[in-house]
Amino acid sequence: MDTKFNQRIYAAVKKIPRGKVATYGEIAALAGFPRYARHVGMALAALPQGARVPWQRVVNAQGRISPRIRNWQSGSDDYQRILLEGEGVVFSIDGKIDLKRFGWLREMPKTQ
DNA sequence: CTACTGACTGATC
DNA sequence: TGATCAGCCAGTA
Repeated sequence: MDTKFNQRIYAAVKKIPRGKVATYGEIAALAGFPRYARHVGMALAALPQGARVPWQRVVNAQGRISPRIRNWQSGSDDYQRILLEGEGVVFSIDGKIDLKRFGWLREMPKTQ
């Protein structure tokens, strides 16, 4: 089942246009699994390095790179940021992404 | 079956 | 802005 789930997740992630980002919750909902945000992260964590999936375009609801607790590869979070910057995504001084500008589905933090 | 954990999220303080 | 807490769900011990 995880295979089916993962396939759905990956398919949704692949739909994210270049230079845009989406949140875990959005990907989950888009794949048809509301409230599975955590599992989206798990699915991406299980993703092989050579996968053709723009996993770097998936960030948390705060517009930040999700901090991995177990960072077996130190600097992986920085790598994700580099990739996004390479696509044109701009990070604020706080290291946050302006979802109003780069959010795929135009996620609004709150006030518009 | 209970307890703990994790690339999450939203509300509170 | 940042730290905590409480839901959330599946996998694992």
